[in-house]
Amino acid sequence: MSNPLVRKLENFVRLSPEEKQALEKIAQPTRRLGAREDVARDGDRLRHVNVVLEGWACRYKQLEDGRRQVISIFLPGDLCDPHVFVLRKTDHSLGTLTSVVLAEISETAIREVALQYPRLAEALWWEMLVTAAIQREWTVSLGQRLATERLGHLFCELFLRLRAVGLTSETSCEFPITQADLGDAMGLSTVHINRTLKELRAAGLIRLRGRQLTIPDFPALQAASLFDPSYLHYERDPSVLDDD
Amino acid sequence: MSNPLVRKLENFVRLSPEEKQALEKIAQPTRRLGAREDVARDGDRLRHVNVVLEGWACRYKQLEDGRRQVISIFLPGDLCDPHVFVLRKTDHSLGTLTSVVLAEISETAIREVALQYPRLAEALWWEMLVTAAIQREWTVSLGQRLATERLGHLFCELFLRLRAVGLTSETSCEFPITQADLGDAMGLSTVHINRTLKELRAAGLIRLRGRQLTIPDFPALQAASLFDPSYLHYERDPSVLDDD
DNA sequence: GCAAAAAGTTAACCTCCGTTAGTTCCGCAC
DNA sequence: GTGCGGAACTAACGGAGGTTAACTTTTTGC
Repeated sequence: MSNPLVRKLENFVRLSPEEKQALEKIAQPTRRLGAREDVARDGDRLRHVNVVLEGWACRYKQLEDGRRQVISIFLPGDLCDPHVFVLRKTDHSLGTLTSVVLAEISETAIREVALQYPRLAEALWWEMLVTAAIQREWTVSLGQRLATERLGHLFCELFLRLRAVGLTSETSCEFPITQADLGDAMGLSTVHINRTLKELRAAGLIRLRGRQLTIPDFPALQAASLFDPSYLHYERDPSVLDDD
Repeated sequence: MSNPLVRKLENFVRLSPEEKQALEKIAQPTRRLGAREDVARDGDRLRHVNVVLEGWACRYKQLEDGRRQVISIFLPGDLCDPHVFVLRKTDHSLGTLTSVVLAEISETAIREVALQYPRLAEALWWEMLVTAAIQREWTVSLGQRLATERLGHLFCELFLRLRAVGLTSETSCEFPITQADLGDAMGLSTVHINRTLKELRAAGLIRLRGRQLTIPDFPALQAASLFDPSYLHYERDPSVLDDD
């Protein structure tokens, strides 16, 4: 299967064979990690951009007293550290949720590709801005949505993001993370995550067993979670002719 | 007093007189709004970057049923919409909290300045990345911090951000927003904001009366709120010689 | 294939925060 | 000064979600 970064960016701009090739060349697997390992720690100086090729990772922050917040979830095709170029130290940690394969791209490699292929530069901008939009939507979820809405909203988001890189079937996808991690991401206790999952299952909105999530009726879950996908900005630029 | 955008960026890079002049030239006041007005609405197509010159503004999102989340607070010197260049529609609204003076900068003006002055381009990158870091920290606050910590943390953040543009005295600053807006930003009800303010006042951590906030003992408030300012990335680049 | 560890599940109790419904205070217009 | 409207403040009650402490199921290691 082709490179998930290529598949992801093609949701925004149409890429030529050379552009795809250039991207694939710099996004080759360079590092493999097990589940629950740290890629980088709060305060580290970063040397390259990490791209997830396989598995799930996350940004997180740990408070002095141990409380942990998962700030973002990274799926195959996601760039983890676009800030590497300007800021000297990270202000958060980067860890794996499952076992993960990463591409570590150097600053110069990214700069060169962006200079040579302006459309790739634009696509990378898009990726960065969508990441920011997702972060804003998480702010809304944590601030306003109830537990059921919050979880349902996350399922909708992750399903669409996985679909964008070809990792879903019609109604289901892998869902390999623990309820404890879900809790850290949603600002809820594990116990309450469990209660809420039970409720969503009872309402027939999801099935979740053994790392497999099924959303039998997406519009229903969407309505129950007040999910509006426009923040994902997945519509392809209409000014780019689509001729395959 | 000089331009707040210039003052803000100088917290990161040292700017030459020409660089300052170029920045000031494109960040001139072009629009004045009253309190509680919308600058742009969810779904709008944006044509320029808005920079706050005076007053406080915010990003917010309103759910179908009326619940409102303030996603970011913008102070003088802040850029509101760096995404204008790539994404076609906003996914959130932009509104004023107080009366506001804006500079509306066109895409081309920003591009030209960034091309001509690489150090300004870098400074604008920094500003964008710090904005993202602030967003991540809000995620942590909403997900993990209790009401007192959450409010205290916000006070610490806003005080430092205002100080970076010269809008504080030794221990106090203007604080012109209502408890209702504070609630929408912190994901708390107005009633609970009020209760929590009472508690912070009783603990001697803040004074807040008539749009004026005083933090008599910053380290004390910082400790009580688990506030670590490193995410604001305010240390100036040491590779840039500082010779005034 | 078995033991051990990790993850999922549930119940009882408690607390932080929301809701409702007020009252009080303050700024402003006239 | 008086009257008005918005913001600040308070009390009583209720509910969403946290905590503790189990028990069960699944996964992992050897």
